[in-house]
Amino acid sequence: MTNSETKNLEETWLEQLQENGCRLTSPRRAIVNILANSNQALEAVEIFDLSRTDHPQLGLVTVYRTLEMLENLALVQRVHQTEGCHLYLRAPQGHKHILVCKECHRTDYFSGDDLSELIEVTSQESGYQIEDHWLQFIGVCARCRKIVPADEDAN
Amino acid sequence: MTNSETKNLEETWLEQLQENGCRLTSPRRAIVNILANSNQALEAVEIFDLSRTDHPQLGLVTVYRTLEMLENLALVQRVHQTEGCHLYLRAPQGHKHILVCKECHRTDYFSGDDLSELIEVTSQESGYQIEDHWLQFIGVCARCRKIVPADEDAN
DNA sequence: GTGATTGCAAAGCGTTTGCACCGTA
DNA sequence: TACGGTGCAAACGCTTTGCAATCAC
Repeated sequence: MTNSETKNLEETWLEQLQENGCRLTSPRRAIVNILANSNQALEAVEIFDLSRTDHPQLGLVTVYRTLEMLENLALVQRVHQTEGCHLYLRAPQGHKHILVCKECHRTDYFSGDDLSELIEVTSQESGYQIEDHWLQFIGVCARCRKIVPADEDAN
Repeated sequence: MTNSETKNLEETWLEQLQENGCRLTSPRRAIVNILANSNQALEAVEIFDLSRTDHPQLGLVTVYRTLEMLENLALVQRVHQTEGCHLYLRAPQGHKHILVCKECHRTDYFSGDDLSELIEVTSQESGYQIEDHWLQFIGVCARCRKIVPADEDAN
């Protein structure tokens, strides 16, 4: 993702917030800045810490409230982990399938598998009305395996 | 799953616990009884409540400690949810792909998709060393959609 | 100016830990 | 009998709520 695309993403989020009747405040701008520009799934506290660079008097409460808002607008999604609970990640645009690094929580997206037929068949066989699906791969990214320099492709 | 198969599952768990140096106590038997015989993903508190029928003086702490044990032995797995955190479910035997009911947390398994090729390709393209995968469908089961009687196929 | 938003403090909830008593092997 | 297991109480960490001060519109 290039810098200009990232910039647009951040601006898009702010516009979307405004369109939904939310005021653009300094704490919100700081949080959006962090989340829209990170390709890592982050804990609420991590978002808090990172956002305090822009807005030092930020409260953790505001982070939770803003996350809830962004999640409702589908700009942010939760990523679940094998251990512990969930992290927050900017929502993929059009993608559904994510790749999560166990160590640094970096995430990437992949495609290449169309599940619609499987969903159709499974739905008929099981009697479930399938409303959502997750396909998530868990592993260790190239950087954490030290096969690329630590500063390459920084987010 | 027939009753005799279920019975065997419960006995298998108890044997496995014993083989791993764990004592077979009354609280453990009660918890194993509930989990091995349920096809629902359950919260820790739900397991606690259900197990108290067999062993009324059970403490919630023991539930957590037993769950940790069963998880380590891969007899129980966590199921993640869109909202909130995780539930506990008897681990599927050989299956990997689960179907979870949003309403009652009943789970079933499905097959029909071999992800190994996709994992291979994704691994090469992304540089991730992929160690695990989740394919989870979320929907509403037949019973909750009221298209089968509530007492049919009870667990 | 007005009502949404903020941050503090405190409460809430699920989970873990310390410890003395108990029960399996 | 010995030591793993138990349950109570308390601590813990993450998240939510109440409220008065603040700030975007």
